[in-house]
Amino acid sequence: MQQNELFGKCPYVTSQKVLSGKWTLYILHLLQDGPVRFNELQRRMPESMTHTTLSRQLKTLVNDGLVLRRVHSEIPPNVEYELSEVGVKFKSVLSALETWGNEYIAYLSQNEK
Amino acid sequence: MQQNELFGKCPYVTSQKVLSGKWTLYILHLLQDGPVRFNELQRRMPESMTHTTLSRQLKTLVNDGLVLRRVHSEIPPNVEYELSEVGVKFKSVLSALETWGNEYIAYLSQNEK
DNA sequence: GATACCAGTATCATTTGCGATACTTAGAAG
DNA sequence: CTTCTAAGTATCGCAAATGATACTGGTATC
Repeated sequence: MQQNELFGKCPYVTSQKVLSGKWTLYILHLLQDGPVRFNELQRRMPESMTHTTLSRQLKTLVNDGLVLRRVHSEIPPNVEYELSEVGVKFKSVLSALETWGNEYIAYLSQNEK
Repeated sequence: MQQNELFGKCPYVTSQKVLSGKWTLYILHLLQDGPVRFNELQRRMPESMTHTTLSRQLKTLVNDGLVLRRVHSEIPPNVEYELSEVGVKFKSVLSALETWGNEYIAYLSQNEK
């Protein structure tokens, strides 16, 4: 089922696969501070992402075990997404990425002049 | 030119884009300890990756400024790849990813039983 | 009785990424 | 004069990921 023989063995290959969705990091970062509902999540995402794609990426993240989907049976529906246990552990990666990302952005703006 | 309005502004969106290549993390991890030549790099990669793809991903990384390409004018050619300054800073992300990746692998093997 | 809300799914079209294969350059070795 | 080396590029085709659009269900509100 896995296309790469190192998936589940090498931490880099495994992480790469899990993070391969175009919006994965942004979604995880929005979930860092607690549960968020579907439509609220979409509102906080860049406009260029449609709810179709958000739905698919969330499904993948839930499937991969990083995110929990909590359904409150109400009408209109109320569904909350939040980080799972292993998802919460991912926060340290997000933190390192935020730091580096900002350094990299600084590097980019230096070099565009 | 950029498909996402937050590229160059949001650290997560920017990182996501840079890390989107299928083998990016693995390549960067192989370059962590100093310069490596092209063919040597290929030998250390999983066999399922061809040199065509390696070439493309390296080009992207060089283009994005994470990797330096050093040509020694010899025959046969001798080309070394190594982390740039901003690439070296990425090591802290690699370190966090390695830790989390291993935790995630442990989580996966718990749940397969 | 039409419209809005929330949280989606179904389907199609397009784009992008990746893998496979063939080809290149320039010299050295057999 | 054929083969080997290192480090690639060019081209093609397939598969996967994404985007666009339309549709759903049940209630409440205008």
